Amino acid sequence: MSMTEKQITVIFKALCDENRVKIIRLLKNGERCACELLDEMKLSQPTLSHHMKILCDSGLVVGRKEGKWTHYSVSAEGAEVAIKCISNLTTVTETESKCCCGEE
Amino acid sequence: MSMTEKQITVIFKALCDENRVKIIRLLKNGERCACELLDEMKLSQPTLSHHMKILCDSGLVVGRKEGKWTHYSVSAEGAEVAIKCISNLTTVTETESKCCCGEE
DNA sequence: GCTTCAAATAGATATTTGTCAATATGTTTT
DNA sequence: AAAACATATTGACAAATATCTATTTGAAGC
Repeated sequence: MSMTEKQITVIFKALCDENRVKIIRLLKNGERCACELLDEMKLSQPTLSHHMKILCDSGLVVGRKEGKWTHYSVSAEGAEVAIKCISNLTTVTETESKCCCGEE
Repeated sequence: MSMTEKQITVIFKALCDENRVKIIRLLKNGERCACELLDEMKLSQPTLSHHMKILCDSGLVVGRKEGKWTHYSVSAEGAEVAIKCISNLTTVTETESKCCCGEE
């Protein structure tokens, strides 16, 4: 249940690059194949491929291979994991308010 | 309401580095001053300062200055923005399933 | 005002990341 | 099997990032 810091960074690395955010926004309109994403993004084919790998590694996007084509779409499960992760990270479980500085 | 790709990357850059995730986890236990974080992290003071700036820029963490010290804590509002952001990005609004490849 | 302490900034450097051209892999069609 | 096409991998390079040491800023206490 508890993820390593490394695992968490892999999820959110997806959203650390403007082009990847743009790609996810394209996928909001439904499944797209790589060739279509390539048309819409101003990137070379290998660069797009690189970004799609990072997006898939994050779990936020899934690729469905069909013959020559790969169809990408947003993963609702991946999104849920990411949201739960942020929620977990940011829910404060105040134990004691001891401060190193000794004030208060 | 709609954020630029750049703005989104600023939020999630916070969670792209293992040390920053570790810092947020420390803040789960309540507010901490920089000196205490410095003790717990294996980083130089300037490096910690650098990470705290990125965390604050993301909105997930807020710094409260008090005399010489700066106290950091998780921002519930920032967390909510981040979650809404992921939710927005990943909620598919299927319009038409036209595919560039013409199959189906 | 001077000293002390906490945090930020500047400058330098090593590592990581994004990008592209070239090539490889794998699938479909002929 | 060969050709055509979609995608992935490799290798090179530029830009961004993480890190450190040294210095600066700013607040408290003497």
